This record gives sequence, structure tokens and C-alpha cells, in this order.
Amino acid sequence: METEVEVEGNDEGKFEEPGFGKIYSSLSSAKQLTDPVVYKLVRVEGDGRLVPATDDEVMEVKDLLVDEKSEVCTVADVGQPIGCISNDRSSPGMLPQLESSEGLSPSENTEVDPDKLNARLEETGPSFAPSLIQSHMHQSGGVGECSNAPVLTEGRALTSTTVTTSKPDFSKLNGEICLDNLSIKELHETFKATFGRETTVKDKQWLKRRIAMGLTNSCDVSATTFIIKDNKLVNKGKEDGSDNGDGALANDPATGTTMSGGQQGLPISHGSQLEDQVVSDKRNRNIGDNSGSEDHHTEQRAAKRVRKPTKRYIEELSEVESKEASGKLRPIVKNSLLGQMSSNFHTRSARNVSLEGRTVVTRLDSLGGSGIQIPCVSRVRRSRPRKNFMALLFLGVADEDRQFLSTGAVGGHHKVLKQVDSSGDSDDNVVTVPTSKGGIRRKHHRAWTLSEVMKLVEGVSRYGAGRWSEIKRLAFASYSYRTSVDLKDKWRNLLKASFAQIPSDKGINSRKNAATMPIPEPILLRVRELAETQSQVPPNLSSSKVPGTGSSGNSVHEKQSGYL
DNA sequence: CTTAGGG
DNA sequence: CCCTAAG
Repeated sequence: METEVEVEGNDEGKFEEPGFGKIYSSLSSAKQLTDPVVYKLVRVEGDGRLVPATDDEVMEVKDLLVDEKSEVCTVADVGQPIGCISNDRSSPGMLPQLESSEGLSPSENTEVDPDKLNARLEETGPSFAPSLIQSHMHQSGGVGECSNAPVLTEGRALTSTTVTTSKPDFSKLNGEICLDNLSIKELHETFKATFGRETTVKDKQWLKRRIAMGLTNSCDVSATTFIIKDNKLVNKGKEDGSDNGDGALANDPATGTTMSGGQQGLPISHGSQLEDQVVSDKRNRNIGDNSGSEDHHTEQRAAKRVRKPTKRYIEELSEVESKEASGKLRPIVKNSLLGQMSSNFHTRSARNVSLEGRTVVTRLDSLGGSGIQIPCVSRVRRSRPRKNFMALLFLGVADEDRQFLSTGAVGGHHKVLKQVDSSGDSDDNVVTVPTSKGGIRRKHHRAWTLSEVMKLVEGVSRYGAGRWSEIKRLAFASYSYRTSVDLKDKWRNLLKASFAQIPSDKGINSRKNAATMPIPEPILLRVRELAETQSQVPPNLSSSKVPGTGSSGNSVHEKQSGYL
């Protein structure tokens, strides 16, 4: 049986990414779950024709599906899993509201317990508004992440005697980050710093919006002025009397509940959920042409895929298995690429869980004939996917299986779920290397993105430095990598950074294009404040800095006694 | 298991 | 980021 596939071009802003065509398929029957496992890959020609994909394309797509953010998730409550891939993590095509996220099984942080949360919120600060709690409660799963930030740091006027030492990277005034004046190039850098990956999108507005979302951890970014102040978006144009500086702009779009309604029609994507950039480019549709040369990541990916399972993977797998009512998977043996592909889809969707930032799936090694389940890991490739595939889509072809793959928004009866996992920083290469005594350790460093840093700072301000596990659980619930130790380490570095490079700044200006953009001053300032508040100030350089700790009123209180 | 610190 | 000691 064939499913209907609709293809649309870059239509009226439904997709944020310029030129990104909407791809979705709609099932006409309820039979989806027993349906396809085999997907036919087709390419959408300029005139709308569907052309069978070439082998190369199939290969590429397969890679994409394995390496890319394209997650396949399963829905439990439907009784039958529905796989969905979202090629674009920014998930523009998502429905304005994800229904019943309760059903989501693979969510990493579904354990957000309302009660606990409530309690914690209460204990932390009475000032938390119900709406906030609300939005936190809905924060489970992949959707909630963007609501992490809203937390009130009210009244924290960063304005103070801010260091006007300008990092050229952000044009900022008094602790504000102003995106408006940035060039495309600068925006690209900012984007990279924010999300940890590059973009080639040239749409200034889009970039600004995206960055703003990342920096504010809010999805609710109106597209007029982009000035981020103290983690919040400041709307310069409008009177600020209305919004007290917080909350108003940062609610949880995922729930749709507290949105400050209808500023625009794109409530969905998380700022930080940004993933690989999709560059639409109809001119580049020529796939066979550049598939080989264009991608400098190809080799990495190739290498990545052949890693054998490590002990940790196995362990993780067991965790997964115990969690899910292990469904029986039939090995699907196909010789063709399509066969492999479908096999991947299938297994992925069958049990695809993100653990520790890795997407762990069980794969039936049908090709090997062993029938043994092998946990395999697929990490997300860092930079953007091959744009050419934006025009590719999958046609579900009925078979004897129960998974269905759908992408994007779908009108109709089945739900589209967003994958969980990372936000803007979908880095990969978390290759682990076995150590001599059987242990394993991460090999590559995962660069901290700005949004992560900001979350960390937020967390410290809320729970206090030292409560790493708390911060980990609450503020970093969605960042499965980043252990509490990581947080601690990062904080240590932040402290160092914040107190170090204050004095001289001129000379550093040259590194505008530095791969690692320095932490924006506003953030460092905040770090400094927090450090002082919690007397974490390194003894040696405790001089010149204007404490500015006057900005009390934050939630750090004196519960820090242990650290004082 | 979580923190703190050193490597 | 890793490892270890300590609570």
C-alpha cells in the first residue's frame, strides 16, 4: 500500500528555514503501524515531479538518517509506534501543538515529576509563578526545553557599571546583546557560538531570531528587535512598562498555554533545538554531482559507523531494554540499499533511546546473519546536512512491518512527535575510547555552546554552585551529555574566565574569527556576580571588579550556607 | 552516588 | 574531559 505524500515548497513561512521545502506524508489509512518498512526514496524535482532517487542519494539519505538528527521515535500510547523523522531539528513543520506528549516513550527526561518540581520550586523561591511551574511541568520530553530559561531573575539589572569592553563578536550595550547591528557574517559567528555549529543561512532575520531564541531559551521571539538582555529578549521598540522584564517573553510554547499569544505563527521550534542547518538551495539540487566531494565530514562519519560496541553501550542498551517492553523485531533481510535503509529505520524506530547523548538503538544484525542484537550508536553529525536531501522524501511502501515513517507536520490523524535530545548543540563525535582497565572515556570534547553556558549560569543562580546534580537534573535535563561533573568543570572555567580577562581587552579584539568565540561579557558578568554572591571568588584576583552584587533578589538566597 | 580538585 | 579521593 502506498501512502500519500505531499510536497510543498518553501511556503508561507511555515518553514523557518528559507527554501526548505516541507516534506510530509500523510497516511490515509489507520493502518500505518502495520505498514511500511520499506521506503522508497524519491526526489522532488523543481516542477514537482517525483523522481526515484539514485543509489547515491539513497546512500546519502541513509547516512543522514543514521547520522543526522533525524530521530525516529515511537509513540507508545497509540498502541503502535509511529516513527517520525524530523530532518530538521528546528522542526518547523511541527504542529503548533504536540498532542499528548504523555505518550512519548523515549523522552530522556520524562521523569520530571510535577510534585517534586513543585516542591523544588517552592523551596527555591516563592516567587515562582504558577505559570512557570506549569511550563516546567510540560517540559518533559523534547518539547520543553525552550522553557528552561524563563525563570525569573527578575530585577537583575545587568545594566550596572557594565564593562564596556567590547567583544566585537556581540555588539552589546550595557550587558545587552544586540543582534540588530550585526552583519550576516557576525550573525553566523554568533550562531555558531550559540549553537555550536555553523550555519549558512543568509537570512538575517532568521539568524537573529534563531540566535535570540537560543540565547533566551525561548521560542517566543518576536521578530522585530533583537536585543538580548540578561538572557531575556528586550523589545526596544515597545514600551517596556508592560513586561516586567521576565516571564512575559519566555513561556513554554510547547504547551501553547502560556504563550504570549500570536505574535507569530512559529511557536514551535526551540531555539536551542536547533540542529544542523539546512540550507535550501534549489540550485544545488544536483546530488550526484557533489555528493562525493562536498562533504568533508564524510570520512568522519564513515569511521564513526564502524565502531564496535563498547561495554558502556551494552550497559546502556540493557537499560533501554528493561525500560521498554521489548517488542519483537523480526530481522529484515534485504540486500538492497533500500533494504538496509529500512532496516535501520525499523530498528531505530523500534527502540530508539537517547542515553547520555547517544542515540542507542538495537540493531538486528540481519546482514551478518547472526541475528544478534547489536547496540549501535549513532551520533549526530556536527555540521549541516546535505542540503540536497531537503528535496528528498520518503514514500512509505507497505510491507509486513509495523513502523511508519513520517516527517513534519501532518494533517490528519497521526501524531507527530518531536525527538528529544539535544538542543542547539548537536555535536557528535562523542567517541568513546576504551581504556586499559576496561573503562571508557569520552574522547572528543563537546564544545559548550552559549546556550548551554547560559543554562548553566542560570542553574547556578538558582540552585547554587555546587549543586551540580541538581542543576544537572533540572536545568540540564535535556542535555543528556554533560554530567554534573562537566557542569562543575565548566563552571570552574567560567569563573576563571570571568575574572581573568577583564582587565585587558584590546589586544584580543583581533580574534574575531576565532573558532571559539569568547563568552559574551554579559554572561561573564553574571558569572562574576554569582561567584561573588556565593563567595566563590578566587582569592587572588578579587580586586578591581565592581561587585555589583547589589543585584540581589535573585534566587540564590542564603541557603548556600554550606558553601559560605 | 555526589562533590571537589587535581591532572 | 578524566580520574580520584572523600563525604
